[in-house]
Amino acid sequence: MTTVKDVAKLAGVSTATVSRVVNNSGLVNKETQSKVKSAMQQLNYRPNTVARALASKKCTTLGLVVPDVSDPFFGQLASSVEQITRLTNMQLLLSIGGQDERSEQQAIESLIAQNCDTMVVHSKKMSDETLSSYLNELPGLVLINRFIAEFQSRCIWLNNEYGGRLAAEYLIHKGHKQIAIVNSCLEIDDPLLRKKGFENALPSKNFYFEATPTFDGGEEAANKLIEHLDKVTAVFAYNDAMAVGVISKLSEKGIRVPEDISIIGFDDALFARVCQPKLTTLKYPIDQMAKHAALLSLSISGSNTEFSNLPSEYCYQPYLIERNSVSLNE
Amino acid sequence: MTTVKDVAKLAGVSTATVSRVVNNSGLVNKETQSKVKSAMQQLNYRPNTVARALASKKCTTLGLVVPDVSDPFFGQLASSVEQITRLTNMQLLLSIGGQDERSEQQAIESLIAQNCDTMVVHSKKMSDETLSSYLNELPGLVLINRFIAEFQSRCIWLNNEYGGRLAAEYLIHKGHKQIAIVNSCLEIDDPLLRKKGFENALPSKNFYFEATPTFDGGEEAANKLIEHLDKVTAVFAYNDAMAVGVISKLSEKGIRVPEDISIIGFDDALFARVCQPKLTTLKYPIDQMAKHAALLSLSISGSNTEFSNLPSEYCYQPYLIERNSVSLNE
DNA sequence: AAAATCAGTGTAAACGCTTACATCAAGTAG
DNA sequence: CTACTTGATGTAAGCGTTTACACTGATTTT
Repeated sequence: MTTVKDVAKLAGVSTATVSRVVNNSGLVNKETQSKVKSAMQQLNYRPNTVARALASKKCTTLGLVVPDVSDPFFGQLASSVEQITRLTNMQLLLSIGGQDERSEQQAIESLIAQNCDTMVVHSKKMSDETLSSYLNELPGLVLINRFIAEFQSRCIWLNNEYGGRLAAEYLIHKGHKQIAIVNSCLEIDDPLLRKKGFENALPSKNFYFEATPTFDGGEEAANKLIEHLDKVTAVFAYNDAMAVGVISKLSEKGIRVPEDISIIGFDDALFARVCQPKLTTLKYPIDQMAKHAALLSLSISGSNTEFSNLPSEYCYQPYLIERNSVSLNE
Repeated sequence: MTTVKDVAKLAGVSTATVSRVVNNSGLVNKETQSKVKSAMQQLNYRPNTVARALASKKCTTLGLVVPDVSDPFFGQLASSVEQITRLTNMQLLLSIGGQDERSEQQAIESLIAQNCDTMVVHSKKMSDETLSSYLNELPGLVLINRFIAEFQSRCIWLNNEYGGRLAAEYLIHKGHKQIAIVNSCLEIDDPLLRKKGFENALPSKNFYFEATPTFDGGEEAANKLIEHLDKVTAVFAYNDAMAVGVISKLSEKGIRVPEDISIIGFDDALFARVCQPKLTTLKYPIDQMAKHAALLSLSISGSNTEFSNLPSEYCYQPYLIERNSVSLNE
């Protein structure tokens, strides 16, 4: 490994000068500069980011905590954050938070140990209290898909309630009145808020099912739903994975979407375009949100000066993507 | 930020002793030990991994290069690698290699700059030469989904040709003789090898279409396929995404799978279970492969001693997953 | 009783870099 | 001609750790 010293020796200057040309900070004569540069080339010198971070007390990594990268939703989120880190010459440190409070904490702790002072975290299991204490300790920590009033300016979140309302309004507009909600059974706010938004717009008694927010969960819910098919013309699914599960199970039983029953999803994930029929769904603009979160974190922790015109709105609105899974009900 | 010095002062010992208890290396009296530990607790001390790495010249990060984490295939790969890093108390550094040689190189370079001496890389665009020079420079670099004979013991790859053969044999077994291959148009070995394996087992003239290995590519290929439908009873798709694209387009046109035409995929990705009908496909055991690659890299670079019983086989075999997209052709 | 061993601890030099400060020559102002 | 700038560079002290080595006092060996 070649170090500043090697370069300095070859170029016949001090390490300080080498450092100056590497960072192009301070004044350095053109000639010296090119001497140093050619020395760097000859030796194939690569500044050691770790040492650099230690000495300058500036961190060059951005930490990301998500529950599971194998889930395409978080894959998309990670990918968006990575685009920002690449743009700003930072490195992405990925920590998986998993499904319980303890692992989420460990994920954050390991980022702290890495000296990471800018991070975006997606946490659903940690209590507001623990999370708040981290927010207090780490000024560069930004929350995504979560809202804590006290730290409003460091949260990027989705208006879930509005999403529920949009779904209801759309189904009403399409002439549906008897609707089943297929919701997530996870103990987080999102399903509750979506349900609330939905029911505010359509207060009649709806059928209600809960299951895990996955394809299998959708199939499971569909099994229960089947018994009430005569009383239901449409279903509002918690997310696209569940929606596709429902469709799949129904079509196994010979029930066609949207001819026999309509369905609307949430997320606009990969699934949505890939299934038959293509899914009408609510867009969760996670890519924009993730980029915003990353830039916000960078700008708070002072690592980014270039991209300072951030969106002023921290609460994102889902919007309708109309495809073929909802039909008109006369 | 509290440092060893703070802890040392509070505990009334030297920094060396603190370091010894943190790493529990060397001998230290039980009493001193507990004094130090309680000091650490009081101060909420967290060893700085960066400084640690610098001083000890041991690296605690594992670098991963993949083209795109938003693709669930690579999401799965990343997730598997992360499981290993968590098990071994390392951190995952994620670099996106994108779709061209230059970005792939930059991804590796940025990992080197991070002082990362153990890494697994998925590269399809870099030439054997550049890749070899990196392999020479970085003993801890392990290749996944690529084979370079000279560095055989640092490659984890899939037997694509065998996969092609399996597909052919299965379709033959199901009575199919007139088959279309819907292949990837990317200039990498994988599609060529799968085709070769397929054609070796089924040498009759097959229809052949190429497109991007995505859902859209599958739809595109299906459009061409439709004209030859009378001469084809089954299709072998390069991957599940394409397979689903084909199914989707065909079903739009009222052609049913597997009643009117059979289809077999590759990967056993998320899609495979989610589409209608569920896809018969060839399993790409990427999760095992990824874990193997990560452990291999760790054990080469000496960062892992615990998990040393690695599989001896570096070439993985795809295998058949039978679902409902292939019917018997009489 | 002197020598050797050993557990337990401290001292200080690294690791590869940044940066405040000092230095110095040359140019400019008075 | 002195005094002050200013551009260009070097010196050396850190950043938070680890670790080779040295030291001490106690216990064991001869």
